[in-house]
Formats: sequence, C-alpha cells, structure tokens
Amino acid sequence: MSKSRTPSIKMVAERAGVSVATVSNVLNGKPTVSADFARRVNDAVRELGYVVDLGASRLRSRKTQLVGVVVPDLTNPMFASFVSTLEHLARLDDYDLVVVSARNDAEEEADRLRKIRAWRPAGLIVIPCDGAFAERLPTGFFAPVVLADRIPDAAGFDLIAVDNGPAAGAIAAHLDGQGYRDCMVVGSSLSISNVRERWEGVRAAVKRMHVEMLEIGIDDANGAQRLEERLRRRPLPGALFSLDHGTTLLTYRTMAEIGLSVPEDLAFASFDDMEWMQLVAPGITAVRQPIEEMAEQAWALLLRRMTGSAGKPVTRRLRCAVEIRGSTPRSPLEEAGNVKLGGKKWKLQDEPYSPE
Amino acid sequence: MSKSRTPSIKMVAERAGVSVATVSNVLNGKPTVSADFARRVNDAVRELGYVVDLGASRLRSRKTQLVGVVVPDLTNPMFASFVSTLEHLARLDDYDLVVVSARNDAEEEADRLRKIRAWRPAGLIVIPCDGAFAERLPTGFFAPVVLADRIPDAAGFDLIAVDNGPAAGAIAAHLDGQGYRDCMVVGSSLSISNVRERWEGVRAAVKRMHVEMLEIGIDDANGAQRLEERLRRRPLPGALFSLDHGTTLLTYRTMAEIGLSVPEDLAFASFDDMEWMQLVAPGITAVRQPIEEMAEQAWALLLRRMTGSAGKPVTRRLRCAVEIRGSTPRSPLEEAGNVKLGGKKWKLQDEPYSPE
DNA sequence: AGCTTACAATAAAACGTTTCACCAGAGTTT
DNA sequence: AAACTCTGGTGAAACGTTTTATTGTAAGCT
Repeated sequence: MSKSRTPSIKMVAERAGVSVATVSNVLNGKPTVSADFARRVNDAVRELGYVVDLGASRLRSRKTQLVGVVVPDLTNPMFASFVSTLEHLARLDDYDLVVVSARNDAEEEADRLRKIRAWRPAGLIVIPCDGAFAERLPTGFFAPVVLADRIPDAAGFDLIAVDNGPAAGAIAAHLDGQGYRDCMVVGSSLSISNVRERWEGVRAAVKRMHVEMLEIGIDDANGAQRLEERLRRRPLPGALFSLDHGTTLLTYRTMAEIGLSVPEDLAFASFDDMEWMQLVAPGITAVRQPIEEMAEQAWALLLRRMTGSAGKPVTRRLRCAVEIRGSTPRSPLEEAGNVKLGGKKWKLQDEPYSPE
Repeated sequence: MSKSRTPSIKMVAERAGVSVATVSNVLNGKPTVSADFARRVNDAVRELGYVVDLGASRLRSRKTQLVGVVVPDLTNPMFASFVSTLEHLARLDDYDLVVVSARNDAEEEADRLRKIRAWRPAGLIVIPCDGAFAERLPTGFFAPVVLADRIPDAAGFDLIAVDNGPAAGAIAAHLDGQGYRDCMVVGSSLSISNVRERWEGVRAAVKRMHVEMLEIGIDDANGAQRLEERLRRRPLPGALFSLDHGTTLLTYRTMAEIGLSVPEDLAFASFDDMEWMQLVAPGITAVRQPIEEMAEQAWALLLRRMTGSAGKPVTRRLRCAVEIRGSTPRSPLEEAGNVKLGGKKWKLQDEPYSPE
C-alpha cells in the first residue's frame, strides 16, 4: 500500500509544502531560512525518517568527507585497535571511514586500493603489506596518503611509525646485560620493514651476545617446521626474541608443545605486547607499541594534508615502551624478579629519525 | 599544468573518441559493443587510470551492492574475526561493506545506524549492543536486517546465534561432574542476551552444584571492585565460570593479582575461547564459538533476503564446542589430566531453537 | 509615490553515471 | 526494389542532491 521507498528530499519538500532547495538549505544549516519554514521542514523530516543520500550529496557538492583505511589484517589486535581509534577520531571530525583489510596479500591490497578509489576518498591511511606499496597505488589518484607502521621502499610518503630499531635494541641490550651469551631472533619476514628494522636494531645494540636470525614467513607451515627443528636441536640458544605478534604466538605455542619451559630452558621476549603476556607465568618481557597514538598522529597528519597543507613528506617515529617481566631473568638460572622498567609515557621524538 | 582532477567517464570517452554511453557499455560488459571499440575504450581507461565513481553509478543505477555492518567493539577479537570473515565473503559476491563499531554504547549505535543509512545499503548485519535494538533502527528503513550473536527483545528479525544455553550448561555439568559443590558465575551484564542465556543454561544444567551469579558490568570499575572483594572473602567457591571474553580477562587478571592460583585455589572456565587460553598453564577450559560460521550464515541469510526471498524471520543456532583443559580438574585436588572433549565439528542445529 | 535594498524562497542547472529510445546503415526477406 | 529486421552506436533523460541565479515581496529612502 504505502510507497515503500526510502524517502527522498523531494518527498520531504512536498510534505512540508516547500521547495527542495529550501529543504536542502534547512538541512545544511544555511542561515537564510525563516524559523517557520525551518520548523515545517524539520517536522516533515522527522515524520518521514528522512536521511540524506550521501552518494548524491557528495556527487553534487564535491565535498567528500570520506577517508579510506587499508590494513593488512583486521584480526591482528594491533591493527584492530588502530582502526578502532581511527574510527573514533574520524567521527569527531565528521568524516566517514571505509575500512578494508588486505589479508596479508599484496595482490589483494592492490585490488582493494583500486576499489577504494571508486569511493573517491579525500585521503587514505594505509598500513602496507610490504615495501612495494608505491607500485600498487593506482595512477590518477590525487588524494593525500599517510602510511603507518611500515616503511615503503619508495620515498615521498608521509609516514607514522615507531622507533623499531632502538626499541628492539633495548630488548637485546637487556638480554645481553642479563648475561645471555647467544640469542635467536625470530620474525615473520625481513621483507616487512619493521621486522627488518627491529633485526637491525638488535644487531646494532648487542655487545657480547651472539645473535642469529630465523625467518619463518607469514602463515608458512614450512617456516613453522624449521622453527620446531631448531628448537629440538641442541644446544639451545640462551634466549629467544620474537619480532612480531604472529611469530610470538607461534613460537610460544611451539615451545609449550615441545616441552620447553620459560625461563628455565630459555629466556623469551617479544616485540608487540599483548594482553595475555601479563597473564601467563612468568609474564613475558615485551616491547609495547603506542598504537593508539600512532592512529592519532596518522589522523592528525592526514587531516592537515586534506585541508590543504602542502610541504615535504614527513616521517615521525613514536617511542615504544619496554616491559621487563619474568621471562627474561638473570642468566644462570638466577631469579631476577619482576623489575618494571616501563611506565614512562609515550613521547614523540622531535628529531628526524634516520635508521642507518 | 595537467588537469589534476580524477578522471571521469567523459574524459575517457573523449580520449577514446566514442560516446560516454559506449564507455559505460564496455565497462559494464554489455555485449553490444564491437571488439574494436572495446579495445579503444579499455586503452583509454588504462592510460587515464579511470575508475568508476561508485556514488554516481549507484545513484543512477539504483543497484546498491553495499551492506552495512555494525558491531559493538572492533577490538574484541571475536568481532574482529566476524567482520574479517564477512568482508571476505562480501568480496566474493561482489559487495562492498561499510563497517562501523558502536563502542559498546547504545546511543552511539543509534547514531551509527542513522549514519549508515545515508549510504543506502542494500542490507544490514548487526551485532546489537543490547536487547533494545529494534527501537534504534531508524524509521523509513526498508532494507533487510540480519542480527547476529545477540537476541533482540522484539521479535521479527532474522537471527544467527550460538546455542549459549546448552553450551554453558555443558560446562556447568562438567564442573558438577568433576565434583565441585559450588560455583560462582561471573558475567558483564544480564541485559546482554547471550550472557543471560548462558546463565540460564547453567542453572538448568546443574544437578548438585550450587551456583551464584555476579554481574560486573562492562568497563565498570565498581564491578571490578565487587569481584575483587568476593575473591578475597572466604570461603571461596570451588569453581569460577566466566561468561564472556571481557569478564574472563578481568577475572583471570584479578585472580593473579590477589595471588589465587588455578586450579589449586579454585577451578576456572570461560565462555569464549581465546588463543592465549591454550598458552597459560594449565590451559583454560572454555567454550569455543563458531564465529566464522556465524559470519557465513549471517552473510548467506542476508544475501537471500537481499535477492528477494521473503518469508518469516528465521532463527538459527550454531553449536559450540567445549574444550576441557587443565583448569578444571577433578575436585578434591585430584589431577584429572588434559582430557580433550572437543574436536567435534560445528554443526548447525536443524530444529528451531526455543530458549524457554 | 517612486526607487533602491534586503530578504526569503524557488526554479533550474549541474555533479558522473546508467539507461532508454532512437538512428543510420547493412543485410535479409518478400 | 520495397519493406523489413538486425547491429553497433549515440543523444538525452534520469537518479537525489547542492548551488547559482532569479524572482517576488516588503521595508527603507528620498
């Protein structure tokens, strides 16, 4: 019976007995409309449950309060938190977000980027799958892009990341200082820039300790098997340092399956601090990243770019905190207790950061 | 110098020396266009990096391959996983997704729903904040809605959820069978339907064991304090059963802080199985929800509705698996070992489910 | 009273697409 | 050869908005 179609501005105008232009003016808060007419329009809007059609509105006004967000994997708690913060901030500034995940696949990322372009976003925030991101950015795309967390091979992008090198170095120095003589460093892939930076940070920081690197890939059964083989071989390294969340999960589980216990058989530390790392006994020494602040900085930067601020690409490094816990006690089976070294607040480094 | 404006279909037409209608026909795979013209158009498209404007396309064609997704909290791994699966499925069917989170706030959910409406989605998948969802659904909204995970107070919606009652009951029966005489059940709030169903499932399943319920709210410092007080009071309950993810995290941490150990001081079980629950020692007995399948079912159902299938609202319950681990051994300090009761695959219940 | 100003409201154009009706020309049937 | 039917292509209308230019009316000046 009833015209079951979502109401348009025309229906509102009809019902209020005014022109569509007037309705539009009321809805957009133009001051040139009388109180009486405004009331009539608002009544009609309420009665019909009218909501503007964003597509049409955007098309005509050419003002697109919309930004695209691309992350490698939504199920990674780090990225989920990143997106969630971003969403909140965007809302405060009255922007909409289109979020997509690339499922850790470069090709899918390229595909998603092309698709997101169809939305005509005013800007983009991307955590790229790998360094070759620049090649995947579609041609003919003129909106500002802010990269986060991972560094692209090509220069020319705004970037917000953490001080991977120094933070990983701090863990390495800690292990070194606790008296460990050799440390195995495990990470998904050195082709991911922050893993690479962390590994380099480790190498730069160690004094006496011997370090070796093991790449196990991302979702790679083969890599998992290599890890297990190494953990079964003797002698074991004195300490294990895992460079990213996925790797930590895999490593910790593998150790448990094999029957290795932390810290009796080997010490263990992780880049990326997750909630459960305080729940296991002993707690796991970890680098905590200021993920919310990363989102805040990324948003602030993109907002500046979208509102016309030109200028050279900016790189910002945020400082990580190190949480020392029971998984890395003094080396020769001597109990060191739960020294809390963290607690200092995040702080933006003012100096430009140069990893080399 | 160069017209730095994102290319439109008109520019493509010009460049290819054809009409815009022809470009549109080529892009939409209409068969009535000669190979020669198609090539010219495709060349122009590639050279300009043209991508269709979704807003305009949708506006004209009125075919909106778009669905909105609303979840209470993106940082909850369950929901993140739900969204991620959904995103994948949508892509396969060539739909776009607009995802928003309500941050556990009913008012914000209402706001987000209104906003999402402006996108003119063809359908909605919602995990509602609470039972009063129906009141927040904007008027004049005619797209199909599929609810997931939580049951609304009002009838009339399609719903995909898990068998909260029986699953929680299975845990309760297990504790009962292990010889515990009293069990404290902790949950965020009985106003959330699945928490309520789980609690009712517990009460229905216990035979000899005495159970008491403690609500601690969601992000409620007051509730956390009540929990701590209870855990310091003696006598302790023999077992603790936590009914949702957030509560489990809080409870487990609180126990550790107070110095209570599982299972020596009390047994512990959780609804919602998280990765770390296998990593702590002993592992935590938990109900594992088929979250991916929930997403699959929700998507399949919505797709059917969007393609015109009418009919009465459907309710589906998916079966959970129970993972028995070391945190719930035989009662009087007797080691029960790590019996693995799970492993059966998820299975859709064919019978309509009635909680009463 | 005339003549300008100021204001409130509107008609119509425009945004980038898709779709519909139409057209020219070539082939096919009488 | 006239009358059809295809075939591949196009101009123009339409989608739901916002914006610009225009109109009509009332008030403020001489």
